[in-house]
Amino acid sequence: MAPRKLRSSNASAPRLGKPLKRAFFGRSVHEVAPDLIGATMLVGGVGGTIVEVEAYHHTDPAAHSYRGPTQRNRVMFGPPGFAYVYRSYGIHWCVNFVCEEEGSASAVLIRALAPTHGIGAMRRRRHLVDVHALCSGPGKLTEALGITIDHNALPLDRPPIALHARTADVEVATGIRIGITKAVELPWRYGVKGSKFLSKPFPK
DNA sequence: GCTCGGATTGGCT
DNA sequence: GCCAATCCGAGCG
Repeated sequence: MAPRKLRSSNASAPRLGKPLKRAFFGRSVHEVAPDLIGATMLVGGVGGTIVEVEAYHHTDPAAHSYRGPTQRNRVMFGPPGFAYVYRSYGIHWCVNFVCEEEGSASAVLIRALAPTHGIGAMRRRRHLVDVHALCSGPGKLTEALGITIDHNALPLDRPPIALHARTADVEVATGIRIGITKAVELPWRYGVKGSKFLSKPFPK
């Protein structure tokens, strides 16, 4: 039989679900966060399946918006459906999706992806071969997808950003958030328990 | 205007 | 497990 033609970089990519519109984000951050698990995030056609996120609510002392608007966090106080990008530890970029309604200043931090699209591009940007470590942390995935402050305030439903709903049911685990020192006990981390692409495993 | 520390990562002990 | 890298917002004076 004739050999099947191999697709070079997207061979493991699942069929994409329907595009997520801006209205998807106009809900409670605790509804949006679990609904993002299993969705596909692409920037310039490069990305993968979201496997780990964290919710940050404006009433939450760990949220950047907790003390009101600043130059850095002003996008969080705008309408839902936009990207909030900030610099972490002076070195890395982290990306959030603004949720709820204008002024509620709540967002979901994207923490890890299972790479599916443009894995070669991600490996080049990360100078890394192991696919499991390409996007296994909030600073890693922004480097892999080429996200910088230039992406701050961009709409989530327009190029270069594209989000697609998940196409299969996923069991979403919850746990305490990673790396924070305030409100450490809130179980606002959501993800795929047992995934090899997490920043850290969910406890048993 | 100065100091402190963070929604992190990777390298070294 | 420990720690440096490196920027900027927050808190205080």
